[in-house]
Amino acid sequence: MTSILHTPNVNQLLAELPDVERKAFMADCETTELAFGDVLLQPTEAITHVYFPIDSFISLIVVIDHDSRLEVAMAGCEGMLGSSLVLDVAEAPLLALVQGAGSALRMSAANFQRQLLDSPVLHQRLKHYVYVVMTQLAQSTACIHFHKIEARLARWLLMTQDRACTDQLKLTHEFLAMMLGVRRAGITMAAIALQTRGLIGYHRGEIKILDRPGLIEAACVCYTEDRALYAKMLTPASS
Amino acid sequence: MTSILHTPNVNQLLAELPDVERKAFMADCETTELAFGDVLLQPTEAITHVYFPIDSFISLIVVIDHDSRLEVAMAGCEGMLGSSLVLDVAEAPLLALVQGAGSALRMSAANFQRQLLDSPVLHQRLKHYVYVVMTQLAQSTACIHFHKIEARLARWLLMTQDRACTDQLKLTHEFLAMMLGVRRAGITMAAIALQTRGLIGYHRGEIKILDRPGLIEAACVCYTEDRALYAKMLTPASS
DNA sequence: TGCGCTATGTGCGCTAGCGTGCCGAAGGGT
DNA sequence: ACCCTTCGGCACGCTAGCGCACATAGCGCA
Repeated sequence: MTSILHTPNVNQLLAELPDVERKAFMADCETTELAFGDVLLQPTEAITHVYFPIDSFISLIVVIDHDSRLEVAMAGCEGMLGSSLVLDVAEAPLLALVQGAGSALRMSAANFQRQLLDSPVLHQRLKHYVYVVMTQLAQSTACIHFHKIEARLARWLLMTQDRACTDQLKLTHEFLAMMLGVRRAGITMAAIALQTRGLIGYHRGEIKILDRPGLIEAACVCYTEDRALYAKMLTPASS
Repeated sequence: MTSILHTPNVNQLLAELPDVERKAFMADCETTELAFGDVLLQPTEAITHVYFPIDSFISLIVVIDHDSRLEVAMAGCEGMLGSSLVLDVAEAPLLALVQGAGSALRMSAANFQRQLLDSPVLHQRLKHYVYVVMTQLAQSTACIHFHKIEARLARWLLMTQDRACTDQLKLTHEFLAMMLGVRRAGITMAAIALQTRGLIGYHRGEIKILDRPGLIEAACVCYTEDRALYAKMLTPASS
């Protein structure tokens, strides 16, 4: 299993489209820069634009109340934000927070809906993407319930590395605690454990992945399963 | 908020279809009886039939390993089994277990896919249904993580009552423990608490809901929110 | 150079829930 | 009437993670 690290600088959902469809799609797109912390969608807010990250990535977060929030999905160069439009629903249930700064393609909701009608390959591919996200949501539910913080942290770091396309991540324990829905102290403990095992190194807001295979070992199988599902449904051969 | 209790004996997804579409749909359907404990789908298995419960209902369960399983969704007369076909995916990621015996409409996957093409209203409605399920999955993730067993149990009983269309449920603590992914002893404690408050009564495998409003109070908001979302997306006025 | 902010380390008492195992009670079958 | 299974109550010690609070240590900036 390799990381998504060395893929060309494109969005995977769009990369495999036939030339005609991709050209038509790009014509309606603009490139935009996303900054860390940007809120692209509030829960229940109407979707005005969809985003296809290139080297940025976005956290999708359930907000239960002010101090209970939990990241349930991520969208990076392998995914998109606004996929509920594929289901003809123009609102999103989750908070979308830019977690890795970078560029993304952006398109208005109206144009996107037109594209779905005009581009059968795209449409098919995005339906599969929605299926993948849905399945991952279900698996995550069990993962978050049964697995320990340390394994979840390892998984989260791997997922983030895949999307950030670098082994150097800018993250505080505080932020990680919010993503995983646990205490900061819990993250500190888990991070120390991973560091002691030589899997990561970190220092004041920067985490470096030192031993990716080891980290995969330390993570729950959920990481590997997620990857496998995505590959099965959205790799060239399969769509 | 009323329960789904007194709705006519039909599947809600199909009830609102225009006559032409419904007739065409019914022509490809058969009625079938589901027995408690039937496994309608194994994870990763190909979907051969879709089901629209009438007075039966089905639990959708994530299986992580032999002793870690967790119910993440339910399908009763408000829903269906096999909705991933709406996304052009002919397999399901979850274990589908009949949890309430009763009747359901059944259709082959091939016929169902044809119906989706022929019946735009149905198709639209089912896309919305998939959105609802997906959103509920995300909310459930947070619910299961943050909320206590007692509240989760209350929510689960309400959801089950809505689908079972009776206030008398046949359930053992053992079974509930499996659904919620906790110990039997944990269920016993929570059940005692709810009984002491006069909200439920139970006796050897039978649970009776005595005070529905009180139970809603005892449940986490997730119950109410789930209902609200479904109503918003799939009630006559909205589709 | 020193101030102050922010990130990390850590300790304390507490709770929810775990794994296990045992008991008694209720019912069904013969 | 009996046995035997199933179901529920409970108790034991244990762990993960909580809430809180405080101490330290890097780092930017004046």
